[in-house]
Amino acid sequence: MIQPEHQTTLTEKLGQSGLRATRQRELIYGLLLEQRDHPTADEVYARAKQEMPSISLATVYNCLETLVGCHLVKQVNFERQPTRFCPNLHEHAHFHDEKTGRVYDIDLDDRTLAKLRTVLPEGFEPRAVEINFRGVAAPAKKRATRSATAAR
Amino acid sequence: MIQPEHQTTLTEKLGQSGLRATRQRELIYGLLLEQRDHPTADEVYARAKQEMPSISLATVYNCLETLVGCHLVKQVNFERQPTRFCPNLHEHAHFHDEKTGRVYDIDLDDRTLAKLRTVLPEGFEPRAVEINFRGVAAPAKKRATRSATAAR
DNA sequence: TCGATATTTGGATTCATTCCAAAAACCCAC
DNA sequence: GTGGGTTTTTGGAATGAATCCAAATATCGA
Repeated sequence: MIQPEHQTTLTEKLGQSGLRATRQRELIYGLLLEQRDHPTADEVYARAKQEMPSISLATVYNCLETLVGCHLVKQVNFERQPTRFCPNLHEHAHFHDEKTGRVYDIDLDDRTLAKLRTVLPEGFEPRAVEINFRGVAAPAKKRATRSATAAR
Repeated sequence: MIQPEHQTTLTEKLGQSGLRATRQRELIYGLLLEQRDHPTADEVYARAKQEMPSISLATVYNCLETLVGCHLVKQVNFERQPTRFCPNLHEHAHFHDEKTGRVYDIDLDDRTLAKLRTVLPEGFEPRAVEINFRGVAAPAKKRATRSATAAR
């Protein structure tokens, strides 16, 4: 399931915050790494139950919150929709396809980020930026998968 | 209350969609123009009741939705917080101050927007971008009000 | 003024998320 | 290994923003 190197990362990061690497946390982190389609908590729950039928929704929420808290996972919000989760830690934007509902990761290079930062007047210290595109995506078959990763 | 030119704009824009300029819609649009602090629906409701005690929360939601629908008002979402509304129609980003909860409008020039668009691979057609900074703002007293407009 | 249509209203409902307190799992010292 | 203090998990209840609903009102053009 979860690959040894990720396993280590998980245990380390959790440990740094005095938290334990439980079976549930491993499972959920593993699921996110395995299928990087920006699932909602409910979707993660559904997937988790297949592996661990006894897991509860509350636990899924708890685990996701924990993973976000120790920077192993990021959360994405579109309008008023349920929060989605992704294990992509690179600075990246999201593209939300209005037609299909799919979410694509869009890589952001440092130059662009630096540029963007310049719109802020003096005194504004950003700790994070969130960039969400909304529109229609018709990614060129081969290309798209390289720079943008499909997701539901 | 609402200034004649805005009044006209409102009636026009509504009319274009076959909608009526009701007292409630005028009131709410006026309130948003008057106090540009990105209020939530609840806050708008509270303000509206002072002018029109009989107005209902459902109506406030309806009106806000209508105004957004005919592009007189934009909505902003931060994480899981209640939606906020602003009558600033320029393309602009938002800066959310984690300390105070205030929201600042950040002007975006066309060059920056064009630049940002270039991060999208072929085939991605954005209809809108949403840019939210999160951090701490200590706007220089005089400057800030020019380029960024304070809000709660 | 009338009638067709759009809007408002209060209350009930939805649904994602959070809270809670009890049960279970974990881990370290002995 | 065992016990005890701490963390986690769990199911169900609670929250809260937003939406839905059907009846009452308001609006607009003829």
